[in-house]
Amino acid sequence: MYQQRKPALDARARILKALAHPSRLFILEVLEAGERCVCDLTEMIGSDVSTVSKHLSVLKQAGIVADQKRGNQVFYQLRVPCILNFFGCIETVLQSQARDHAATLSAVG
Amino acid sequence: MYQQRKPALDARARILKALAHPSRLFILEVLEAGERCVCDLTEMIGSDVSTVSKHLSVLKQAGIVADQKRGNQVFYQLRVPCILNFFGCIETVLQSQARDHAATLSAVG
DNA sequence: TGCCTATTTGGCTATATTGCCAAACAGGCA
DNA sequence: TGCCTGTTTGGCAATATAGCCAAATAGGCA
Repeated sequence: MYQQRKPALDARARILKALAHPSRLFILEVLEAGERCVCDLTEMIGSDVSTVSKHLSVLKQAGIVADQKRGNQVFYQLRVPCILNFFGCIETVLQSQARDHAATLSAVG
Repeated sequence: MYQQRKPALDARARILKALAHPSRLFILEVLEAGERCVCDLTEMIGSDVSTVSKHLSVLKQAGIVADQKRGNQVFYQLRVPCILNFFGCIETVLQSQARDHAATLSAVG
């Protein structure tokens, strides 16, 4: 049962893992508005360039962004914009958590 | 820029991390059809019960599933079914990867 | 109470991820 | 060529994750 589904689920999990980091989510939000060079993203995020470069390579490996070298800069762009639709549902989860939290507080208080 | 968005992005990343494991994705697929006890899920997955229990607790912590004790069994159910809509887009990513891979092979061959 | 089943928790090891620094690499330009 | 800027890669330490076993906990029932 599980073994049969495992290859497909592994593939999905790999994509989700690539998404599951705040800096990488931020990169996606920025790229939604258009391509950016590594230097721009680095400045916006405020980590070391090498760190940002590694985050970008994770997203690229996962097939979520594509890179293009122009001059001595590398520009990244979203390959799969639908990724961002995703987050409607995630917000649902977060809101229901917030409700629960509020309920817990009022039950305790 | 990033610092301002960080709390929201952390929250999203937390949810995505909870999803990013093949056994946990499998659990969600099974629960889509209705609630299940830990013992059922354990048998389907084929790992140690303690491992499955820990996966369930990750999903519960993230607010994605809810548990309910009845007798000496614990039943888990999906709290946020929209999570599953998610995967349409992920499949898009995977398909575009498959296309790239095929293109690479034919370019090489 | 005592035993059985179902589940969770603690502890451990192996592995993966993150982020920094330093070094390597690549393109542009004098 | 030599230098500067932008980017990636290697290496390391800190932290997190995964999975197993063993032990603790909880409910049902004799």
